[in-house]
Amino acid sequence: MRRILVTSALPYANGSVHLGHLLEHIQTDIWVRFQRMRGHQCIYVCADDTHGTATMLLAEQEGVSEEELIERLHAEHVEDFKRFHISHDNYYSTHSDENQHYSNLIYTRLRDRGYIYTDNVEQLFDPERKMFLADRNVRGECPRCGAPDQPGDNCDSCGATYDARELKNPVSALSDSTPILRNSEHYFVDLPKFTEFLRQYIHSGSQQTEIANKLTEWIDGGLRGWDISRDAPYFGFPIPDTVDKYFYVWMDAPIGYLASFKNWCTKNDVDFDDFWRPDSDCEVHHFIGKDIINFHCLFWPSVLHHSEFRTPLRVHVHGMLTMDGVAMSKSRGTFVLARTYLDFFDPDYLRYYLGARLTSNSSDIDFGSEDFVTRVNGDLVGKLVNIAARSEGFLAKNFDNQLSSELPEPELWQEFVDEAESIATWYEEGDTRRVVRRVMELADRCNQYLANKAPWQLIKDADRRDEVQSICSMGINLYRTLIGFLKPIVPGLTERSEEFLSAGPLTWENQTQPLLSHRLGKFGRLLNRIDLKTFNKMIEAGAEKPSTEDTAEPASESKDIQIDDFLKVDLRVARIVQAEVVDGADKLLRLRLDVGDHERTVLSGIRSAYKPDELIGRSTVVVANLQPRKMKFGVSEGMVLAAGPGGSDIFLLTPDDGAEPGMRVT
RNA sequence: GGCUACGUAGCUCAGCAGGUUAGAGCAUAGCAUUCAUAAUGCUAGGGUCGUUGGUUCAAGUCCAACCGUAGCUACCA
Repeated sequence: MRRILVTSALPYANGSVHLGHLLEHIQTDIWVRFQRMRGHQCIYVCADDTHGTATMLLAEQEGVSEEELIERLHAEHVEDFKRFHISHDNYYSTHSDENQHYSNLIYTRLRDRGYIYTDNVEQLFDPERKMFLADRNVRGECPRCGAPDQPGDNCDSCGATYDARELKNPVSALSDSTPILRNSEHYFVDLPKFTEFLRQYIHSGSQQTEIANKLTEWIDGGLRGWDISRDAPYFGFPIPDTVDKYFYVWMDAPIGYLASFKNWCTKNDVDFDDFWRPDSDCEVHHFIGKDIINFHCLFWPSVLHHSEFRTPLRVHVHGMLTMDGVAMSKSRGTFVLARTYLDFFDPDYLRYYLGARLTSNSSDIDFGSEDFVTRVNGDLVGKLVNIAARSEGFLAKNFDNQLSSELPEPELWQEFVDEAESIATWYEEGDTRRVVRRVMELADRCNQYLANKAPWQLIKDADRRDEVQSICSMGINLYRTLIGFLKPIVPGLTERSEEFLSAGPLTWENQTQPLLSHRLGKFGRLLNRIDLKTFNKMIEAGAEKPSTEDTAEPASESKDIQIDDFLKVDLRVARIVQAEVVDGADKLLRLRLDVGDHERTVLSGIRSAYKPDELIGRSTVVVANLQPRKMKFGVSEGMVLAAGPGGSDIFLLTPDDGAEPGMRVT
């Protein structure tokens, strides 16, 4: 028996559980349930991540203490996960005695071994709130492009990354006051000292290869010290032997895994050290999103290894969840909360759908509404549950729910049973998409079998009634194997099926032993079909009313633009090499432009003033960096410049002779 | 800019280590059937496997360049 400790990343205590969290917890839970089904000891712990400025500010905003806030959200989170059948053994909190104990222990061990140093850091300070400002709490003009109202780390407009101190005209997002620069002493973990250790660790197979590549890239770029302290006021643990210094939330968050597990160990009389001493032969697995691999694959193993703890055996990294192709967004309503989902759908639908899409790599997962409906109805209800429903009817009506004493097609049965090991391998690797695909192929085989045998014909022949019983017993047994294979993914459906089969809980062992001469329980509807309308209602229910702040136009202080704004427009000389009327359009011409190094197509609304022939060979000016526009008649890759009110009065700009295609206009 | 991943039928994707006419599901069309939650079974149409070179007896599958898409470029929580 393997002894395995599993974690999901800690949800932050400033909001509700949403589908993004659920992707991770469902992935983890599937893996955990699979391990338990195989007979291993598998302990699954998690916790709320409670510390940091965000919690502090939110509590203040709500007029409650931090403790009250995190307690309320903790209760909510526990409830939400439970309703999705997430089988945490312990869902704890980073604001706990155990966590403080381990945070201090790890810190002092690192310090005593010389892995902690201090340095002065100059940061923006809000004089009104009397606190240092995190990057996200400062806004100002981008130092590169001048875009207004940008956050302190990077520019949404031009993508530049910079230091918050470089922002022009910075404003504190907390008080609207002008921040000042102030020095403070910070505590750092000396990460560069761990470089060689990390290289080895990363190549020990501790994560997927693409993640290892990424990490190697970061390491090659040179590691820097990791700032683990924050100044008061801060909601967190004070750093031992300091005044007004607190552990940065990302320092104590992963330690929350230890704390939650320790808390569980105490209650269940398990030896914590069995799992966490450096030479432990137990397994530790973390499941995380790819946005936090630096914390889990660089900082965390370094810190553990150098403070006398074992390192995680494996970090399973998944991609991000998008909704119908776009990132989850509150204003679009695609930011679906767990409880909103539950108002409309059974949790097994989501578990099945995500299970059907998850693989062992870290690519993003798209939640497609139509895909969701199709898979649930087509796969789960139409194919799988259908097998039980169509077999059960005959048994109930004619045979008092009694299964036959032997299977009529042992080869087909064996074919199903033989899949158990490869399916187990895929579960182990986290490739549940493959599990689901194979199970559905087997479900197809089963429906084919029933269609070929046509028990509804045989039942009319009094001499062949026994055949009907064995055929349908075959159907039920095949169904039982398939639902057993899917048990870690759809626990609710499995439970209802187990009740109907009335032969106890399915395990990886017993699902490959057929039920013979057995009496079934009462059959009820196992799963309902869903429709797209309900999905859309869910989206509507989740959509936030756009707040007035978001819709208000940013106040334009001046109509004058900066030179930088003008330079953003890439104007180029272009020669029209081809021009033609666009079929079906009455205003457009399709122009083929030579812009120096390549040609591009521009659709231009100048047909009322120019004939194609008179344009060919002419030079003009084109906006070269305009985002391509998909139009009814094709994609337009730019805009040619012209003046005039329209109609026949449109006048194309032309450069003087000598200008060559591709020259930049400045 | 750099790095990483990806680019296969209308859509979502299989195709592991190179080997006969490139597969599945959904969608579309037709047929069958009626036991089942308008379910299931059979059949058909549809792809020059991003582009161009290269290695090889043989490439969707390996190599290179290019084009395109997405993500990352950390010390925000």
